Amino acid sequence: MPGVKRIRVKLMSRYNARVVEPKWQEAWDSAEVFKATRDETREKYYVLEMFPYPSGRIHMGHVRNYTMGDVVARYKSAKGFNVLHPMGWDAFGMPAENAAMEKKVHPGDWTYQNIADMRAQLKPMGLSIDWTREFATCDPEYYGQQQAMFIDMMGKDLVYRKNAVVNWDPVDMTVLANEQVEGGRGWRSGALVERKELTQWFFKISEFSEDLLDALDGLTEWPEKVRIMQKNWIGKSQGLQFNFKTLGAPKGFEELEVYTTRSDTLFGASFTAISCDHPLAKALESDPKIAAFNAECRQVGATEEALETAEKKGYDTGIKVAHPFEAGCELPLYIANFVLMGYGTGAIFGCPAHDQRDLDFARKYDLVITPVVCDEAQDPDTFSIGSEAYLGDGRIINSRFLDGLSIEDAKLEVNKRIEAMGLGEAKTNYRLRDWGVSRQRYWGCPIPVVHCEACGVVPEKKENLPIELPKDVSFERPGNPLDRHDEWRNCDCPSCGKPAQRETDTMDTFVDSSWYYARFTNARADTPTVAEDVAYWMNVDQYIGGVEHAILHLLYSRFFARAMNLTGHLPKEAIEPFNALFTQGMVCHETYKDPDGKWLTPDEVKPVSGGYETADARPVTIGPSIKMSKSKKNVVDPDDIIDQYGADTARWFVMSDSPPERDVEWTAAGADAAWKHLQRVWRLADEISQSTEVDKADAKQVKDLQKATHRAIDDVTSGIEGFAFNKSVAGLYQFTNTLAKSNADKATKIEAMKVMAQMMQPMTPHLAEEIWAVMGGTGLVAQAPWPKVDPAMLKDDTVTLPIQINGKRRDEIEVSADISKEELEKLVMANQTVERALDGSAPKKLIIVPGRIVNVVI
RNA sequence: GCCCGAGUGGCGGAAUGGUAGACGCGGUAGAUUCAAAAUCUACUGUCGAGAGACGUGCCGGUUCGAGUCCGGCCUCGGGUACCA
Repeated sequence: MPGVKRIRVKLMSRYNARVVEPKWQEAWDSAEVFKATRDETREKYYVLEMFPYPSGRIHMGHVRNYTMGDVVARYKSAKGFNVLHPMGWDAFGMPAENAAMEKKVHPGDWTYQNIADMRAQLKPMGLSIDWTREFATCDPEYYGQQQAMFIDMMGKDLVYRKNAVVNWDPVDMTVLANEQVEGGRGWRSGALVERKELTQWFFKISEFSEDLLDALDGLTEWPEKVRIMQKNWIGKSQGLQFNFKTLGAPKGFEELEVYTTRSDTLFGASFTAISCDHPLAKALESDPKIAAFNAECRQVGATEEALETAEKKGYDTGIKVAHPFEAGCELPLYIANFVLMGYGTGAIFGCPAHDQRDLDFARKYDLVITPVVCDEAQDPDTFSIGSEAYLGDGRIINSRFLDGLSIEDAKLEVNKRIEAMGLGEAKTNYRLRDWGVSRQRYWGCPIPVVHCEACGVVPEKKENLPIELPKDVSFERPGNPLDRHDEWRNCDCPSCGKPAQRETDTMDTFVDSSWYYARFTNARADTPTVAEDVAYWMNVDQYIGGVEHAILHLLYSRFFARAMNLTGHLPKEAIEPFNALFTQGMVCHETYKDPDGKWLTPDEVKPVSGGYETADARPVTIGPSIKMSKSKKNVVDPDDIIDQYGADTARWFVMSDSPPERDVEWTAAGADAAWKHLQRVWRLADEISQSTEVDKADAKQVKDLQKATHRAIDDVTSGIEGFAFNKSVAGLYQFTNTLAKSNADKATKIEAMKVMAQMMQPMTPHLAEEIWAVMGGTGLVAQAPWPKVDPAMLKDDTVTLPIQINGKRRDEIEVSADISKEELEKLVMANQTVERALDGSAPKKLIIVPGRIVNVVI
């Protein structure tokens, strides 16, 4: 009965992700398909996505990030590599302490619960992760090894203490993160934030400035933009460091040491300026006006952004400095809020004509503006500076013995003379500062040192590690609970055994994430790393994560790998830990507000004609599409998508459309389209397997489908290799269309569908397994080799060439692919459109790009 | 402020300096259906009746030919050293 058959086909063609996905996940688990085992006979491939902070819920950004890594991992595995693809948790940090304060839960309990929740959300995605290597950075087994390395680094003189400023909330009596300072005030107390000096721990990253800079050139598989950002961050500059003689300065400040990269402009100097944190500025604070000005400067936030965007202000100290080359020329000395103590010497000379900031300052305080570099196209006698400083190239003017020289020659001449006068020397400077790792917080890795009255600061004995965080702490009061936990604090000195006190600072969480990649190579070892494992698995072959980590996390990791090498925890070959880096974009969504201006989540609004309205039919304002965030409520929980459509649909959607490096827009329509396509592929597979048609082998149809199959292999492969997953997806759509329309015989279609399953496997692994099984594939498609492309199948016999006339497309001709240039020329000249355009005359020029285009210039 | 990106149809986006808009969404028409959903087929940058003209954020340049290269802007996003 036809009706019966019809119903049966319909039932068969339903693809039920809810049943199919767990089934294949169990199959992979029981076959331990993703367990990575060291095997020196096989070539390894290490794929790593930046591990997540356990906020409690995964979001679409995670889904996208981990799907990308999974596609690479599964693809490389199919290519025959021994793949390592681990997962862990960046588990220390501020949010756990905030939760402790708000919800009265212990930061550890909160964090481990979040990890459990997120793991439960990630597992259904079917990621090819070796979960046996999972760890959290807040596990004592992990941070204890980090403490051991800290001690080793102390032994190699890579760690030291010095004073540095923090944001201090005078009401809450606590240190604030930059993020917790809003408009110069503490986010909770609302008090004006002060800058306070504390003795803090530092890593000597700046000693590696030159190496970290040089080695960037070798990171050829990193995005150019990231290398440029790091280069600028390190900020190497060639300059001159020299002394001005001061007039009227307090005792001990007879000289003022400045650093400049523009020594050629010394004759254009009209003032000098120091930071409010400069020792001289502090020495002058006995003058209440200066003390007040310095205090005002220190009110400006500690961030570079706050300093640079603040209005430029100065205070004339009345002190003068003598120009080294111009007898009798005296320059005023200002304290200025835009001079940074952390860079150079904390003192500068200002040349307003050739520096915009100095010019603004000079205009404000009515200082002399003498141009000393003249644009070659201008007359030196009339060259003057308006509202913009002249930053271009040119000849030196108004500078006595430098007149007529180029900028470069003038710099050399000034440097030579200053050195000869014994006033200073040419010096290379770096913008990169040492890495302050002290945090006055509980939820971090304790710094494993002890303060002893007799012995000073001593490292803990390694056998006492890990120094674990005490469990019994309270967050009733602001500040660091470790400071007031006497039982934990009091200890015996590891050196003399007398009563002493533990350091209560914990480490910056960037330390935790600076070596986790190495720990994954042997996550349970009782040393930080194991030589054989790091030798085999390092480096990370492909690292994937957000571009927001382009500088800090990646630079710190590069430094830490060097430090680990010096302390014997990583081989020399691994000092650049990430061979290839890919930075992905964010996931965005529209924002919605009700008439009261309250943010609404996407499922609180329902579509009506021309827009959206609330559940109680009030109009909804649609805002811009921005990065998904809890505060704007524009979040789509991946759980819902996975529940509704299955993991494959979520994976397929985040891989399609947008190029991975760009931000992606989540739309419900797009998810639905992804689901429809997967259903369609499944139906197609089902139809093919059930078709009973007798083979009517039309040779051309067979050949066409085979060619399309190889074209698809080529497209999908180059898409994955080039991190253009959206193009791989487009190739698979195209291939599906071709296959659906094909009249080739069943055997050819089955072959094509098996290749389809192999190619879809990295993106939609569950559906791929199901299709593979239905098509009679052997074993798991997750373990099947990647299909090989036959280059002969990619060639076409004929090619369509566009004909341009004066660069504009006017016609096209179909010619054989291996046509000679002469023959083609003849065909072009005989073309009607060309003949009409030429109207009897000869073309000026005929440009033929073989296989591409013909351009007739008239 | 400074450093680094990005801007292409109604929408997401393709395009080794060589046919701008692949592929998908949406839309229109048709097939199927008692009807709908689902599915399938065709069309779909804008203007224009048409020939054709215009078109890749803006202004200028290089080139036989520019989304692509160069110079100058605008807007949006990321980072800015204690968010991770």
